[in-house]
Amino acid sequence: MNFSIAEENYIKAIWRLQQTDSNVTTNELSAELQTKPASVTDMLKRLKEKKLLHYEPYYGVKLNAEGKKLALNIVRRHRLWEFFLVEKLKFEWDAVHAIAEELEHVSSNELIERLDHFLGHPKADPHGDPIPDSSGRMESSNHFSLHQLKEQQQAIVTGVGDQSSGLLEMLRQKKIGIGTKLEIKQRFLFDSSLEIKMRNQPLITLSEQLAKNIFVTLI
Amino acid sequence: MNFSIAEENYIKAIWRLQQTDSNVTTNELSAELQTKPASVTDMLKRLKEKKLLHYEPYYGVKLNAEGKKLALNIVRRHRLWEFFLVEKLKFEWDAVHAIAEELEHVSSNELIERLDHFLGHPKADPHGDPIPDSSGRMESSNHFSLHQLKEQQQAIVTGVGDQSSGLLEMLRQKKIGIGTKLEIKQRFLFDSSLEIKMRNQPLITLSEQLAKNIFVTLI
DNA sequence: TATTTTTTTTAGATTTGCCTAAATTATAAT
DNA sequence: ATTATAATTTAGGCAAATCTAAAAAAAATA
Repeated sequence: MNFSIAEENYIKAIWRLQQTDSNVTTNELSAELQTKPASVTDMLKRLKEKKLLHYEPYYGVKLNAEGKKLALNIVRRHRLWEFFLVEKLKFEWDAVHAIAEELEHVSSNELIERLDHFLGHPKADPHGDPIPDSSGRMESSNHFSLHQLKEQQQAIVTGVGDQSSGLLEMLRQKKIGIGTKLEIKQRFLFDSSLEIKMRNQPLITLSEQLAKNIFVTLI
Repeated sequence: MNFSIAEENYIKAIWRLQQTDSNVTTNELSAELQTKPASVTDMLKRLKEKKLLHYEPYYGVKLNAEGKKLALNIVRRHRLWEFFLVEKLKFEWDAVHAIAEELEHVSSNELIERLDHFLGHPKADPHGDPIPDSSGRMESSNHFSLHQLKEQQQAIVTGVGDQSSGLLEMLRQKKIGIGTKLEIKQRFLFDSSLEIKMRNQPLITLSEQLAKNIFVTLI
């Protein structure tokens, strides 16, 4: 089966939303994809026809096995291209998302297998997100949100919550990137902000919003 | 300005046909693009609106400066990706055309400049066709058709006339590829076929059709 | 529980890119 | 110079993917 770019983008968006909330609503999708809810309803009916998901009017949507397989394939393509762009073409890690959004829709499977081989079978993309293998298996990411950590804990940044240029620009300015080591110094209950310390840097404060969008592994 | 995949494919096809025949007809385009003439007329009207070409109803079409610039940009993207697929991903040179047809529509200019740099600024793609630079300049190909050579002349294969799998498959079977050295042994006036000799190979006969689709440089 | 608000779906329209069938124009042949 | 043929365009339609406005269903609230 072959799918349009729009269809692939819907499947990918449903998959992403499913990660935190197994039943996805029309409104969530419309926000994620920047379209109107009516358009989402249309597309869900078409994707149900194509047997990629379970959809009951008014009761949200859930990918079936076929849909998940397709989603993981698109995610694989996206993350491999991101790795290529940073590793080989020397793009900044915060500049590659938009380009990979286009590259991920190039349909040749052989292309992806050869690209994977050329890149040395990388396990994670430049944002720290794991790359599924060709059968859709993926190392369970041991990402935590920075926001979940307790005072005194130390961690290494491994990824970010979304690819918006606003977030990425902000991280760059605060000198936070993949691989950055940091320690939680203090949590403020009033607004859930955090104070963190990085080597050779002054103490800085991160808002709850920002901390929730920075992923780390403990050390 | 941003163009759809269909629009880009029309511009590229017009450019290709213009090479041999400066005024391109609706029927030629419909054959090249595998669509109906009526669809071509539709699209030509839209591309004229967008000021990419000169089009007078019933009198064919010609790219203007803007259209040529776009065409050369698409050709550049296509040929760089072909080079990448063969050189880095180790695809066979006759398997890359279809994939490059998709990759060429990825729109980032920075991507292409970085890819060009990564590949070492190649001058020609794996079929021997020259790669335009970022401002559309291109080494005038010193390709000759094998069909134009005289008896006793020696040449090296540098490219092929089209990317149809029929042609490429046939060349592979006859052990003719880029870089192959050969000598014209005899021309038959009756059917314009050629007898050629390659090192360590028996004499073989090529039809006029085939010879016209093999490009070479003299040695 | 009845009513209001929010969410979702339906109905009808639009754009792109294609199609078929019919009409028109240009070209070739008598 | 007419007529026949071939090429091209016009007219009207269709599917994909979107939209707005209105209707329907579900959830929240009084």
